[in-house]
Amino acid sequence: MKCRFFLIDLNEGRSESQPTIRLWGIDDNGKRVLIQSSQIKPYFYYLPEEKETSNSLRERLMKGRADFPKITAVEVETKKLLGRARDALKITCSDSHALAAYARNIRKLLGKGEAFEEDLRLTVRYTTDADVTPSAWNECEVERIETQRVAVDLSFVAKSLPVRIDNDAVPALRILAFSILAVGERGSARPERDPVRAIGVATSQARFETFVAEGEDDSRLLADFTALVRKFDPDMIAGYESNNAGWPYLIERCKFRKIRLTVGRDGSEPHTSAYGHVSVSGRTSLDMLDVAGSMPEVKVKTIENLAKFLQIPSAGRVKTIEEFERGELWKDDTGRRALIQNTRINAQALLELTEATINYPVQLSALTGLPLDQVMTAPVGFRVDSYLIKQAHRAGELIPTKIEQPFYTYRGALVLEPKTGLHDNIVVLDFTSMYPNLMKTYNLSPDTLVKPGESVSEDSVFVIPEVNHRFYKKPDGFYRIVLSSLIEQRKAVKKEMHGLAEGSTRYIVLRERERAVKILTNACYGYAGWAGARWYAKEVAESATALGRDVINKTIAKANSLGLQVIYGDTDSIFVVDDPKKVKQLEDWAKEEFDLDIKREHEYTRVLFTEAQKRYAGLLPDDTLDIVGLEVVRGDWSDIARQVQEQVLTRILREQSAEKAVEDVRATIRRLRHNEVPMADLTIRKTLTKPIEDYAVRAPHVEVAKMLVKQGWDLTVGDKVAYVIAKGPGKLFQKAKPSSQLRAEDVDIDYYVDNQIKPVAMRILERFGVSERQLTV
DNA sequence: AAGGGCGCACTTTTGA
DNA sequence: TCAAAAGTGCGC
Repeated sequence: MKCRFFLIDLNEGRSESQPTIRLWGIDDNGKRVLIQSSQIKPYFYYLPEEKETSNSLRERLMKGRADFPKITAVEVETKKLLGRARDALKITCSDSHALAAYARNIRKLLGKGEAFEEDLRLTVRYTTDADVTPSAWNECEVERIETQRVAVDLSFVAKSLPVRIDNDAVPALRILAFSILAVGERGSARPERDPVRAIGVATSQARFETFVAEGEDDSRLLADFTALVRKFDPDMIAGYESNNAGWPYLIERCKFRKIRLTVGRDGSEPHTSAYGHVSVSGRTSLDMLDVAGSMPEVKVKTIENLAKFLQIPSAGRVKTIEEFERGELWKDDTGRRALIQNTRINAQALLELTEATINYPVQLSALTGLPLDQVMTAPVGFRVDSYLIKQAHRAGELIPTKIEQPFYTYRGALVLEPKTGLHDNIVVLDFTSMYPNLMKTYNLSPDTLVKPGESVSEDSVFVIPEVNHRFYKKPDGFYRIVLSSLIEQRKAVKKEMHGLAEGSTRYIVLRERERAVKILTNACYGYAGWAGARWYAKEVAESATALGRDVINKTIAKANSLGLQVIYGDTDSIFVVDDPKKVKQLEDWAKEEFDLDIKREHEYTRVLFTEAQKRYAGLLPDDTLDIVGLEVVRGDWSDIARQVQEQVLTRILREQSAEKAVEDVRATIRRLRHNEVPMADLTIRKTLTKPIEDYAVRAPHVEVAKMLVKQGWDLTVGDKVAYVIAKGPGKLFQKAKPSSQLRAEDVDIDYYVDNQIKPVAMRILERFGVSERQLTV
């Protein structure tokens, strides 16, 4: 019989005698299914030196075979290495965990040669070799079996390899969102000391549950939570910081209380796996903090800020209670109730956030082939890696093993010096997907790169300006194949979206797919220049930027010759004084000259440039401000500074009135001196980008981080440190205090006036003849 | 367990 | 006193 299923999770089976993949899904009747498949055996390739024939090599290997008892088969297979056909030994083993060591030892035995694909985990091997796709519909010939103690409706063994089928629908997933509350009396809560006080749970069947611990004993709560998960049997479990905080805390507490956190569909416990994501067998565990990573607009990633940004129903009710406030609140009943209530609302908001954002992760997972629980945790480079692995296998290419490579920098994009001051009627012209298109057009790829010194006929290669790398025009390189396909996919999706109602389910699915395709396409250039990439080729990235500079330079020259005045430009865009006819001429010329599309991206009725590159503010036709690069859009300035600068820009762009701007700034400074500005607006946040002990200088946020750690707070790389500058002598780093631990009267107002407000205001006002003295109150 | 790239502005610390 | 280095976060 056939089973059609939406693939939720896959993992390697454990107890079976042969390597087995377990596919967890939902079938087209809404039944939860488990399919066990043993069709794909672990293997790797050994590519000999070109001198040696594969068959003689095979014989030598067979002689030494006693040392490799887990080898079950050795075959000769023709594969491609950077586009060239080569005979390789395909060495199949009975145990996937033996591959890496075997590859090493076989290299020693057989002499010079190279191993490939020995570092692919069996689940990756499986999704690569079979045309089976996570977060998508697949079809498989199956036979029913009985399985004990597994939480599915139907259990099967696969009789064929599953294949992807054409169906865009995302089935109704049972989602469970949870939020845990743990409180440290002083400092961060610690699982070896502090119990889980409460867990809020919200499910997609509109059920809300809040478990509260009895006194110091959270045994019952942990057991109840486990039982609820098993009873509700979710397909997806969503949390916040659940990869790094939520699940690890629960796991530690359960260990301590000797309770088994059997939330997996096979009764297993969660564990940390690839990329640091937490895996729950048979389900998708999703950390909404990872999803928040795809929303750069939200600077401080709290559930509250995400809720507001996405305008979910609970947006008005969810409030951030900082970690440092919890200990105090927990001391009395009112505070406790507030904390527990907060935990409940967090869970509800998380459920809504998951429902509001899930389409993007689903599409990215289906596109890259990474399981849904991994795809948002995986760094961008690994998403591209995953996609390329699938495409390479399809093309018969050997997949390079991930190795540490030497790292080279190269020249990047061109940024023009802006024409300073106010300009009216400006249009921004963007080349669409410039780097991917250049990579495609000039066949930039590791397999088409001509080695230095190699002599080739001039007209068989593209010669890249400035850097003089050469790439064969034919055949199509790996990146050209991949990028053409991605660019085509995007066009197809866009075409399909056309005519669909904007709010419709299918439209949203397609919109998020288009977004996923676009982001993956644009990531390919950076990937090619990343030393960790399997298909790393500095020459490819370097050529893309060289071509980009060439394109922009020629475009500027053409614009000038057409009589278009160029105000500014960065990488793939130019800002010109709008003249629609001439702009159209430029567009046509670019299409003809480079086969690139120019899009009219923004129209500014007025735009302001200072001397700085990458920083400007424009007024859009609807009278809203578009602010780029300036402090207003930076997360490392106080709110008060950002507000002042935005106010100034508004006065300048809308009313062209420096006088009013000056008055506004003075008014703010007065408010500040009268202590009328709340502490929250004075807080400065900076991210810890490395372990505290690695810092070479005593920066304010690092010093504050040290203080907090001393007090018992956990701070790790990636955390934002919030501090306020206090009165007193010494360097700034000696005056910075945790924003939670400073009284309003101790704030160093002069610092905020002189080093926050005046600089950001003057950055703009300087151009309009305003002197700093005029701002002094 | 966890790096896509380079170009740029800007503040503060450091060290001569 | 001052230039260089360290550090952050942005643009594309």
